[in-house]
Amino acid sequence: MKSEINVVIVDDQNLVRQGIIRLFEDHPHIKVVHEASDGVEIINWFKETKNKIPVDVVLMDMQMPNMDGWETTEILVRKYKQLRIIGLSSYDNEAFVDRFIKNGGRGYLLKVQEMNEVVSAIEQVAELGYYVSERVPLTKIQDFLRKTVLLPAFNTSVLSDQEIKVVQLICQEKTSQEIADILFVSKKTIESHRDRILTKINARNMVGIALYAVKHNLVKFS
Amino acid sequence: MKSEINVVIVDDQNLVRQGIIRLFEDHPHIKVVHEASDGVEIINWFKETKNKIPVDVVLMDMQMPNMDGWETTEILVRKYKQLRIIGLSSYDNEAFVDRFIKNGGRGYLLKVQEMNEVVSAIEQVAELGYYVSERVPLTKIQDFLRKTVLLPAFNTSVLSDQEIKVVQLICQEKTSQEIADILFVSKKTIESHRDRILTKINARNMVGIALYAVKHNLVKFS
DNA sequence: GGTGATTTGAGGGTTAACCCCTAACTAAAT
DNA sequence: ATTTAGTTAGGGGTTAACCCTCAAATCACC
Repeated sequence: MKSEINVVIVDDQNLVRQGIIRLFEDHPHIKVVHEASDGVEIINWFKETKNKIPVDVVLMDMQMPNMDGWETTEILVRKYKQLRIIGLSSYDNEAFVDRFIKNGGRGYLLKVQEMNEVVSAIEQVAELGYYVSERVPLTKIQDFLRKTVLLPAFNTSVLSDQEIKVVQLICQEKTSQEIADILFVSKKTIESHRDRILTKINARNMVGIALYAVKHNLVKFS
Repeated sequence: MKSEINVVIVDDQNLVRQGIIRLFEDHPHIKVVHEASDGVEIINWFKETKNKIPVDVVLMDMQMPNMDGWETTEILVRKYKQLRIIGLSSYDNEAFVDRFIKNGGRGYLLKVQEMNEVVSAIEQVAELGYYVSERVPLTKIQDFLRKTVLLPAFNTSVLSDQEIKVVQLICQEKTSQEIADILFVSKKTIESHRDRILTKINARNMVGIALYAVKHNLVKFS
């Protein structure tokens, strides 16, 4: 007989959240102890309950308003290091998975997957501490899990931190001069960065950079 | 007592689809007669069954691989004019709603909504033929429903057709000269269009145009 | 039939983007 | 210990983007 697992679900979409909770009825050893509809809500709930209610696994949607799944995971894991969070998303974008694992996530599920896969993931994360889906680019994640155990910092994007900053400012329709002023460096430095970014992502101009930023979730959308 | 409504659900995300089906158990007058995971699948199902199975309402996800909800709706409505399709999406983007209604959709629901709202929508669409959610920009849709009955064609975006073409080519990292060559007009014309677009959408440069295009679904993503 | 939006196109100007090059310093990887 | 990647920065050049004005033809709307 399987031991009981206490699960918290975070998803802003009521339909999806309620549906998943209902589907858990077929798996009585998984107990949904709490549900929340965004990052801020779940962080506050953890603060309030302070380990009064045991939580084994958090099932967290990535795309949420106010505070998204990545940010929320980062904050929760920093505060509750033992917490095991499984990411849930519509997209199997590599950059999404990478960033989530980097932020402390233990597994990544897609909404196209079947309920029994979700249950396996939860069981595996509760038992072993991590879960790797077969639907998600494998080698990358396993590399990640290995390296995140061994190494503290690790770069996920082909772009460096500084380059990402430049990309984000470009997406705010800033000129090179303005970006230079914001980052306290020379305009020539920003131009170097821009040229380097264009080469790296194989783009022709700022439009290519902007669309790359969207594709790789480097900019937020309303 | 409520009369029975036959519903088909189209959503590529198994978790979401199964969850919603389960939630319908609380509403026994709604009978899920079929489920499909993408546009091609549901179109084939309709071809095969050819009115053998009665369908009152289709609940269709917008974001799907292979063939998305918009395209699928357009094709189904053209073939089965009496078909009442409710759109289901994560996004309350005006352009999304507009395009869906324009393609023949009868109502638009968000995944953040509660199950009882979904049920009301289905009931209303089955009875009256359309449903307008209070969570969705109202006036626009009602305008639309009114005008799509009266008028054949209708412009949805603030941008004109030609301007949208220019935007899409800009998003392919084309220069004004290249766009001019593609559209067989003068470079000066494209510059006029570009300047006009910048003013209309209140952007500073091409990056603003690119991000506007993404936000308003004028460009497709992998 | 006039009004407004669209499409087309031109003249002429400024500047930022784009495209080369080099180069020094740093930090991390092998 | 040497290579590789990143950050910094400059020199110098070309061109596309950006910004202004003007204007004619077309089209839909009232």
